[in-house]
Amino acid sequence: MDQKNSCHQAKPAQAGPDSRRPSDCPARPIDAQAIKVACSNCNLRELCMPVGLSPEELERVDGVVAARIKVKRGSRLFRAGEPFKALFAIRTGFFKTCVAAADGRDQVTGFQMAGEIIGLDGIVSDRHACDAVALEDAEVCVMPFERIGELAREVGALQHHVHRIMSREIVREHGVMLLLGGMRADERLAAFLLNLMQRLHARGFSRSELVLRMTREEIGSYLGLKLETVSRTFSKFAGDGVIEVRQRHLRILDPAALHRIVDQQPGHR
Amino acid sequence: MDQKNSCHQAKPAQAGPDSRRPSDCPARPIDAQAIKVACSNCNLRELCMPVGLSPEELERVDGVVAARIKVKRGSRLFRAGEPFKALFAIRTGFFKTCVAAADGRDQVTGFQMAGEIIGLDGIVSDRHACDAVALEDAEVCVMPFERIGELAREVGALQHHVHRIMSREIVREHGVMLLLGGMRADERLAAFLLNLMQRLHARGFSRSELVLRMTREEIGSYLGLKLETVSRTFSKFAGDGVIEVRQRHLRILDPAALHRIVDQQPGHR
DNA sequence: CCCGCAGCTTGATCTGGGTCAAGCCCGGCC
DNA sequence: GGCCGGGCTTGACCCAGATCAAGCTGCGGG
Repeated sequence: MDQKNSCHQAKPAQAGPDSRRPSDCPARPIDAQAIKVACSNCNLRELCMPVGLSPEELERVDGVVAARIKVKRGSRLFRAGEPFKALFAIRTGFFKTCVAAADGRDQVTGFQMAGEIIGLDGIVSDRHACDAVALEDAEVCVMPFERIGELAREVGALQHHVHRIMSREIVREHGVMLLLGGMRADERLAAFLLNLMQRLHARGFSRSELVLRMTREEIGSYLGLKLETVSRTFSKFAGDGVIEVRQRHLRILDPAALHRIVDQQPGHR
Repeated sequence: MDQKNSCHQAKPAQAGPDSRRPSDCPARPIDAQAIKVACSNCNLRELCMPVGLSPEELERVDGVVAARIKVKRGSRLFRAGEPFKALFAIRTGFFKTCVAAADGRDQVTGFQMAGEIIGLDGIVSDRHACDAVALEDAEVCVMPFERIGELAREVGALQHHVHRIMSREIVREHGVMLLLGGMRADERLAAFLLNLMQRLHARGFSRSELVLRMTREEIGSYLGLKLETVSRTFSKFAGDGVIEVRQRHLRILDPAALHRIVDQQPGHR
């Protein structure tokens, strides 16, 4: 591992007045095999950018992808503070995004998988507002934001799709706020697992088995818990026969129980 | 008060498959005095929708505002589950937005003031995803989303502005996640106060005095704290000479102290 | 094959903030 | 003017989860 993916003890990356380095993931020249870049024959089409387009529109939308780049596990696709130029669609792999407070602590703001778009937070200030770290070797489509804008002006469906994607992110974050604001540890973890499973299932993976791409500490950061609590809660779920845990390999034995945990309303008020 | 603004003990408004009632804030026919609807001579122009446009563009953008409506204190501009048709720009007044979990608990996701846009979360599913409650009598500009889309296709600057607004909301929510995820009560409240002050100051209000539009309970919901904790923390700040509290009237005596509290890093890790 | 170490588990203890309870304050209404 | 009720404060106590600590485990590299 060339470089620790130490989002955790990160120093104020935010502060940098300008991007010192162009990230540890330079946009290497488009690989030879990446020439046939085309959304129109991408199997993630349904999940990702364009949807419900006429054939000729679809062809035009192919043009938003300027390149595909590979990102190695542990390296960053972009860092907070770097100039924002493009959105990225994940083709393969798994990312986390995290923000760093001035004082050094940081917070995982989300985990992203194939078909999802990252970089939206960079639009407002023309600088990325978080780090995007690959949790496994990944490949992403680079979509220059300029070009998205141009095309969206011509293809109404694309414009609406962009709005929908951003709106979806806002709604997702509402959900996280609900979770962080009022739920207890077991509820948070159950909600997290259900969400992961649902997204994986939408991508054709098993409804009952998954391999976590992130550490307990990263889960904890996302859920506002310490890693020990995440670990203990996993153990509790396992003890109750709700899941089976072996390292990062999970099996959901009783999804209904997880649902019950999430919308249990304990003594709450 | 005709109607309790009981976002708190709200029942699953979300669940409704269709909007039963059209909100308790019907879009009353445009008042006579509201005829001269025009962004071009609105003093919130800088904060709100259009920015940096040529005169003729500005004139066209005036067209996005279909109407202005008044919302009485305590009533809802929209509810979760209602069909989404328009974004709203706040002209005067103060709102909270809140989401309700299935089990009845709810969470304030934000407080919005003049010049800010609400309703963005409705785009993704064509239904509002939260409730917007006026915390004081308010007036909002109704901007049919359809129309925004059309105009954005023609006026590039407007398109970009819409993207920026949505991106800003995403970044704001990152900040809230940071706050909810890892900060302690006094840090949360200090950050909250600083944010409020900053936004009020941008609107020409005093940098040191403000009147809270929301209850302790609403602040607590937003910050993931109980109202007692909010109250105690206010008292602590007051005892330390950082602020002065009399009911909802606050005076910031030592803003620097608040900043210190926010990026103090206790033992935190 | 063994070593080293990052990641994970589990136990013991501590504590910030939640919970419960009792009153106070103040504005609106009769 | 007095009453009523929502909102706020404050105190006493408690508990979920943080913190501290001690291993364990399994993988990657020499």
